[in-house]
Amino acid sequence: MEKKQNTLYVGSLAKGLRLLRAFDESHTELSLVALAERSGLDKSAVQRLANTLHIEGMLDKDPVTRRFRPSHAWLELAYAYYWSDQLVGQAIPKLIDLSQEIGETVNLAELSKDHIIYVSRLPCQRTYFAATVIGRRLPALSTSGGRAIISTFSPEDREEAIETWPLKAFTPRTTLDRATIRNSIDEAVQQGHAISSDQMILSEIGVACPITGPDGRAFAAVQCSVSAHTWTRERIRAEILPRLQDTANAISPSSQVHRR
Amino acid sequence: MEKKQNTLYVGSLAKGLRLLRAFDESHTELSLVALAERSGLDKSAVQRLANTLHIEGMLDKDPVTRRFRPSHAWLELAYAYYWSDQLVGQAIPKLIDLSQEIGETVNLAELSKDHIIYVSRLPCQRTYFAATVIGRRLPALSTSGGRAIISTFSPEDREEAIETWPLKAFTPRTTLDRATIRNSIDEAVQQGHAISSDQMILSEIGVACPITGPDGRAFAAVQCSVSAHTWTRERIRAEILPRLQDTANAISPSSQVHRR
DNA sequence: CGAAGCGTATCATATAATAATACTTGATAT
DNA sequence: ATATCAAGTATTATTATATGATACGCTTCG
Repeated sequence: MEKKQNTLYVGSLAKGLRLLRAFDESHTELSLVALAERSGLDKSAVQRLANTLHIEGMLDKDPVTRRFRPSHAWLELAYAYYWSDQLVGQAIPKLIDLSQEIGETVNLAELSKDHIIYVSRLPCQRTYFAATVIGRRLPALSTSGGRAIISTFSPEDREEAIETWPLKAFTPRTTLDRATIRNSIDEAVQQGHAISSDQMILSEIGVACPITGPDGRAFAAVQCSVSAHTWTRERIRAEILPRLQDTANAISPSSQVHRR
Repeated sequence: MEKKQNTLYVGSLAKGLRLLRAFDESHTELSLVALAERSGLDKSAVQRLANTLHIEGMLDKDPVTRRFRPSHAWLELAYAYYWSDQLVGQAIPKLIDLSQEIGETVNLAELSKDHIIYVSRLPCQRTYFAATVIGRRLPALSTSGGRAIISTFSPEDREEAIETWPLKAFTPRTTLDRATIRNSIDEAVQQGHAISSDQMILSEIGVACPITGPDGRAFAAVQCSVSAHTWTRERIRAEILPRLQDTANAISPSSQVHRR
């Protein structure tokens, strides 16, 4: 057992967490052996750990198929998260106003290492399910929100992000060329907002403004996704951008302290 | 150590989970000793477990205050949950349509033991923060959604719920008298929907229709919250209810299998 | 009917978690 | 400045506790 050998590290707990993380969009319910395969733990360990998680209410178990599933407790954790995140509380009312004004889907994205994570989503039009689910984590470089955030970094940090942060192709048109991304971010530096097309879904245009901390560095973004069938970049700039910008500014904490 | 002494029960994992559950709306960041107090574990244990959770990315640690906070990973768990819940995927597009039509806050609530839990929320008007956060768990008897669900139970189950499920005063006007609640639920049995006022927040009216499984028994509800200042029960019944009912019916799985 | 796959149960062993203790740090007050 | 206190951090001997190999039982297929 080559564990992080540290007396302040509880291996069993870490293993249990790996079980939780074995579930994702394409693994929504898992059998005992499937859990073992995905977590890399052996059958006996999974048996004990999954049983514990079940007893503690963290995993539901289908009495007939014997498969495990995320339980409602996972949502309760999200509930606790929301109360702990200062930003969300301040942002929500303003985001609601914005979505009502423009009648399009509005998102709040926070920086999470080199990804962005959608913290709040207010869908206004029918969209893909994935576009409505909170907690989605996407490469920062591939999203308008991430680019807007990066655009507020110092030139050095910006360059490092552009050069080293991960990329992944989601559509045939997802930009994988870092030079092109650099142009997009440079544009965002000039204009104070980022626009991207076809990055996550084809015919989708994203526009985002950074939410900056007192130091001027952004740690989140307000983002709006619209269909390229009904919107052009010009119309977005004319009709959506001003309000989006106002909302982002209104949310940005100018003096008060916030979490990193 | 008087643990559930069972070789299939991993105590350390269970303890770690208790740490996660120590966070809620009024405990958004916790120090080491605060965690120890809230979890009932001793300082050394919390030190080890919290450290593990931190290393594994489940807890953020403020480098200056040394306090722990829920991390973005908690939202990723919610993300995984959403994909595993069949109902949400089917319901979301219809809920979006509904909220756009009526211009009021729409919620999807699922039954979770004797509580309901808000799984999806589409806020349309500014409201209290608590009314916008998913994962909120409320006594089923005190919500229109819960009463709508209970109204589909067999008379025996209904009675048991009314008599034994928990109640809690959230406002001075929260109904704590079970006879009154029985009347409300009986009404729901007759009419196919439940209406309640001032239960969670003063001057708030909730109206809900059950989402029933193939067996006719509900396991979720579509719910709409409006302000008593702008709405009367009559207007709600005339303008909101028909569409709410349609939406609930459209979501209800008639033949396909679903989670319990 | 036999085999295969999966979930469940048992148990001897030593690893890995424990809790007591002591050390470090930083804040507050004297 | 110095003392005091509370909270976080580090270390250690001890044994309780997690481990994983093995065996059993139940379905499902071919």
